[in-house]
Amino acid sequence: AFAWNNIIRFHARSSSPIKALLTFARMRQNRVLADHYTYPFVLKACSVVPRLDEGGSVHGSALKEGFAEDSFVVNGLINFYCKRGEIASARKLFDGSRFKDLVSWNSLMTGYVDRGDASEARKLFDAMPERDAFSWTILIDGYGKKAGDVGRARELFDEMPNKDVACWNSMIDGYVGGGMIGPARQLFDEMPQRNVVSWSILIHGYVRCGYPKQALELFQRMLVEGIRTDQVCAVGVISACSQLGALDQGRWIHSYLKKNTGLLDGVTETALVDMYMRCGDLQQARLIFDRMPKRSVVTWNVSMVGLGIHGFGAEALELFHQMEKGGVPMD
RNA sequence: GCUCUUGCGAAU
Repeated sequence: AFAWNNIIRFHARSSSPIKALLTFARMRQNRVLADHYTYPFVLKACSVVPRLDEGGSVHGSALKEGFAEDSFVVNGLINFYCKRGEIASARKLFDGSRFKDLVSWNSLMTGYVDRGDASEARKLFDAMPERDAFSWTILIDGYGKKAGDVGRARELFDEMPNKDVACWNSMIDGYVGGGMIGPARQLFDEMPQRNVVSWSILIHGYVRCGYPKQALELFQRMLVEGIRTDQVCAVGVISACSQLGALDQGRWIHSYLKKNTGLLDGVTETALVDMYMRCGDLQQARLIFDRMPKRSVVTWNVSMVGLGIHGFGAEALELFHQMEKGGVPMD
């Protein structure tokens, strides 16, 4: 089962998680018994593909094979139902389980938080026998970013005993979500440790609040401090460049992404197309667009809007027809 | 034995 698990895990995290399910099916055809590593991977694949309806039968076979008492499998199931919005099913599993651990509580809390129900999450938080940093951060994020109640989020944040980076990040992002870039910055300056997520949150915050110059300054400081950029951070920087019309800085980050393998993906390339369009370098935008292996509906949109901005209505329409002809993967 | 489920940031 070990080899099968690894293949399933690989596919579950890949861009085509359906292959995880196909592998799972082949595993069963070969009469290989699943173990308690297998199901969490399969369930993860089921939850990232919302269209897929295999979850129910996976649930059934997990029970049939005697995993009803296995916390990894049960927690995987709770998480699966939460992710597809079936909170009642998740709750039923949770209530019926005799082996609730921290992960079970945290998973269900996340389910409520994701649907904006911070008060139900709070009930769980108050009722749970012990809490870890995850529990606190889930609820801070639930009150702050997800429900827009930054005051409650801050109360929790101040109460929290051993603050880790993620909870600081959540709190900062709560302020950013409420458009409060000042308090966000203050907290950012106060925090003892920052990771690339912290920087990204604030960079995106400045961009969203219309301060692209501050975003770029922050990015410069980040590089000076030796933090490596990732895709999410890069997208913030690219957005700042397109807001500013800063073609030179945009080109710089583009070449940086090319030099570092693994940083160019569909999202960053789309952001680059958008940036080059808005900065007026239509050739470069076109070049990236043509070379992209997969174009999402957003890629097509930014290209058409970009052409429109520069008065190429006919070309935009032509692009629209191309898109219709080729078909776009829905997400 | 190796594989371990839950929390924070992205493009129109």
